[in-house]
Amino acid sequence: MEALFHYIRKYSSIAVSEEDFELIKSHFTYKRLRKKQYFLQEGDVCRYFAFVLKGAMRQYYVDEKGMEHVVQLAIENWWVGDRESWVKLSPSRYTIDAWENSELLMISYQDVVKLSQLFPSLAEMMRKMDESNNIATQKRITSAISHSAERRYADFALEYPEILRRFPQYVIASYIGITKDTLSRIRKQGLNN
Amino acid sequence: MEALFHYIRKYSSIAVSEEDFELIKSHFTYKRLRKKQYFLQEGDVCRYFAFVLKGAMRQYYVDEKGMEHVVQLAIENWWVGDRESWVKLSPSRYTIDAWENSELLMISYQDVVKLSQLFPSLAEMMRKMDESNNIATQKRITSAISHSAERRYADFALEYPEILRRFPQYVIASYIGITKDTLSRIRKQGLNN
DNA sequence: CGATTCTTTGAAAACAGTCAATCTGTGTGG
DNA sequence: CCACACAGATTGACTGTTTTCAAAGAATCG
Repeated sequence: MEALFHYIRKYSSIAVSEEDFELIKSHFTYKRLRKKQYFLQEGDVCRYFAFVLKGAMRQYYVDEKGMEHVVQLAIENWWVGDRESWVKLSPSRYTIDAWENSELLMISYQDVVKLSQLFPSLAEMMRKMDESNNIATQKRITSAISHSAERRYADFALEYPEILRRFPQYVIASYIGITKDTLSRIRKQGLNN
Repeated sequence: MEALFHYIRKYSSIAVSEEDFELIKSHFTYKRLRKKQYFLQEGDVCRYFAFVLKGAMRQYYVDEKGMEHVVQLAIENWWVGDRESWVKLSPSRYTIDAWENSELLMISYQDVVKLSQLFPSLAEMMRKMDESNNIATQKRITSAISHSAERRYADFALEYPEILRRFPQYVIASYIGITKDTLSRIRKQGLNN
């Protein structure tokens, strides 16, 4: 629970008192998920965004041919959820499941809006979260459209070593938009340079 | 100038008075750019984010081999700038230039922070802008990693017909991450279906 | 019309995907 | 402790897609 408190403080310039945090905390729902359990299934509305206290989560999209495409991975102190579905309450095209046994703190959009009005520090945190998310996705797009598979993997390994360690290669491959076979060959190739 | 006022009202649930708008407006700098002129050059700090009043802008990244990769396109009522550089005042890796003669309203990050404190409606607009930006980039990533070039073009044409109309094919090709040659062949192919 | 910008095309090469088989490591139950 | 199952990684042969490069063909504009 304290992890969220630290997170809010880290991303906010405005102090949050213990009492304020108690009230904020009361709007979050604690949830434990076992490995392979779903947090969100395709077609359902993503009612909650979740802060990952512990564990590792995977968000993916299943195409017409039944292939899974990983769009996001999250570990401790990251947020997970389908933003569009959460905001608009529209059915999601994504599936989110637990890759490891995980613990989450979930909150609805409504509650975030309400709490943001009460606590500017929370609003600021949310804004900064959005901001860094925007910056990160911009980088990912730049990488996806302009770099080779090899370069994309190298960049990923450098930027997210912890994620690399906790998910199998075929999940990472999907995240960077290539097949597990190609990633295997790239890694082999990379050793000789 | 009125376009920005309409934009703020559209994205904010809180009313903005004419007086408030006057004060907000006073923090924006009007700028006119001729076709091909730079708004931002690689290596410079992106001190301003800009609201496009008129015209069309292109943001791209130049790789080691000198090839240009379009990361963003913007027309009327869109925002343009390098988010990371603007927030952190770090040198940008991107170049932004005017594709058509354009008119912009520019604002610094500092001023946005200051104005957001004075006007909740502006803060809300910024948040929603971030939100829809996040949703849009998420879609673009999903598309980039999981769809074929053909599908990516079809999706783009459907979602942004106006942009398609105003930029040449080779710019669009770069935006969706393929070469102009490949896009030309895809379009030819598409006609026979 | 002449210059410039943009698009199309062909042929070859580079790159990535597919599928099936094999290999490797890990953990479980007998 | 072994045998086995299981998840994941690797490999080879093949196919398919996209890039590259150079040349030629539209289209647009002053």
